[in-house]
Amino acid sequence: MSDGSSISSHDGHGPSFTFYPAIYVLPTHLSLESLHRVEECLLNRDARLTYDPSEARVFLGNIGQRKRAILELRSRGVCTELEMRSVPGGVHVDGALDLGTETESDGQTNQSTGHLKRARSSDAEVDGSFINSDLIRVVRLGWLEKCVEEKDLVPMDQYIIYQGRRVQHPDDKATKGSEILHRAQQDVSRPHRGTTHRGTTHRPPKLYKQSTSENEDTPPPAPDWVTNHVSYACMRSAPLHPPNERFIDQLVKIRKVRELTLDEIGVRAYSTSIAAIAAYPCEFRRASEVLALPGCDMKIANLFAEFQQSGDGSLVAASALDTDPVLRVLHHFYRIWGVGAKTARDFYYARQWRDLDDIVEHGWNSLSRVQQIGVKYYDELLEGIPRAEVEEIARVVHRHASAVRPGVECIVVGGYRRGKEASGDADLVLSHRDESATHNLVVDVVSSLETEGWITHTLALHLTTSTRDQQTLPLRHDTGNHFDTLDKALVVWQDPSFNDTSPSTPEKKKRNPNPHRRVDIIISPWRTVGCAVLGWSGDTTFERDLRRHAKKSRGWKFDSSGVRERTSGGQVIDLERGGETWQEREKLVMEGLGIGWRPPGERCTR
DNA sequence: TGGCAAATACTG
DNA sequence: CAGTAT
DNA sequence: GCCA
Repeated sequence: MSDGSSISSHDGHGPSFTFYPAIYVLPTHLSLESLHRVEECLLNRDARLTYDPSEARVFLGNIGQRKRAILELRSRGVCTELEMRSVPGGVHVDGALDLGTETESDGQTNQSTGHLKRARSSDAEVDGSFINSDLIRVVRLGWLEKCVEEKDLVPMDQYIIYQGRRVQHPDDKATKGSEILHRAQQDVSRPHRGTTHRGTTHRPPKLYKQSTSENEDTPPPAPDWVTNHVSYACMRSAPLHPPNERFIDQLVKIRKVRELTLDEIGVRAYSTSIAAIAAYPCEFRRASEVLALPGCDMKIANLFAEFQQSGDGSLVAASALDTDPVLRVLHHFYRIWGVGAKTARDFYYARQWRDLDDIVEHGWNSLSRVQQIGVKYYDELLEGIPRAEVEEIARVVHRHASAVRPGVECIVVGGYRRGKEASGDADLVLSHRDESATHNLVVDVVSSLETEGWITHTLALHLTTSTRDQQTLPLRHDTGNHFDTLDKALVVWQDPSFNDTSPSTPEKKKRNPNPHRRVDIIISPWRTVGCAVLGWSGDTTFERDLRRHAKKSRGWKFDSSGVRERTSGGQVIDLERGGETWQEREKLVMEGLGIGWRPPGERCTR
């Protein structure tokens, strides 16, 4: 690590912290810029930085009080007992478990010990006894500054605010215990690269760094939404393939694990983080860049550090999805249409099933009808639908819709509209400028398609406005009644036409080789078509934040069927009146909601 | 420390 | 009612 | 897991 180019990565004259234990920088009382500067400084000097408090042994921070230090540690789940003995000449404090009753003793107490050891530590042996121990230290930032100033390692002693030894969590719950155990097991099974066992600590990628220039380390200026702390995904542009896509893929896998383990809050948290990262316009180079994003904190920054230092860009927690035998099976079941996390777990734990064959063999009759369909077409429904085929499906649906309602419009929404190369399903919105034309439209379109053989199964029919309006209020069917969601049909689709090349056996019809597809047909009255299209075009987090933003900033309730006041009896807010086309109307809604317009290709929050 | 998007239809 | 889907 |  010390060849000619070490000059640049060491500023030409800095001490090396190579032999120091993992360092965690306490963000408290530090601006983001300062935090970044400190991190940069450490990285330049080969320090092992970590964002995982559980593996850090040096906590560097802009704090002065021991009480504060203990607080900082505890808030990060680091429980310690005071340990002063190994500080040369250190004040031996008994009754070590004082966690916060102290008021007068601060860093100064320990500093009285500083002179003694200074005599015997002026070189690499500095802090040696500490380095080879399992002690935890909270150290004032001044230590680093001093090291830089002296261009050499300086003993920590004068700067130690607190020193302790890890103890077991006093409130260690079963869940936490098993989590730790789980992590430990993962660590064992994890193929460690290289010679280290440093977990998620990371070093600067040497070769990479050395070949780059002086201001290599200055991260690109943060985008507006970072500096302004814009925390709504619907107010940022997130492209289909963002620069940090590989990291996002890993986080998405972790989120999937959270789904499978019924951790809804974890799912939401990861979704928020992912959405922010998906909007970030350049590749991260430092974990501190991650830290600056709204919705991302130490946990995510730490995962990025792991991502960066792992040779193959994989995260242990993400790999579990393919590695862990339980998660593998749960995931397998979860991908059956009609089976969610609860049912997948039920299949595994209660029924003791392990694959689709078990389901078919031992539980077929206990499945719901749609679950049977989901199992039957398991592989085909998981295949993505190429864009050309989505367009084809849309043409057919439009043709049938036009036959029953001339003048109807068919809008492809969903992943297709965001630009995805292959969609999980085809989402289509049907609308008509004549509102009366949308009544019973789903039913008419679906039966027409069924008759012609395009729809093989109807998984669900949601009939709300049409039937009810017509039954209860035939005279004013469309006036103001927006308290319901849209009519829709969730169907299984298959192109009925195929080459019957060998009519040699006329009795036996040849099996249709075309894959089964999932198609959603949504009906929207024209007056809210902008809302429908907006509500059906964004990724989940985009849509979630749309609603959150409408609520927080306007006191409105937004969904694909319209916008209304949150007050009881909520007045309908018509934001799209005046828009001639559905595109214009969607834009009016976005502007009216105060999020500004952005094309569907920039609503990819993952 | 509480909140996190949201409503509705359908199934067993 | 609990669970799933959009 | 993050934030107000």
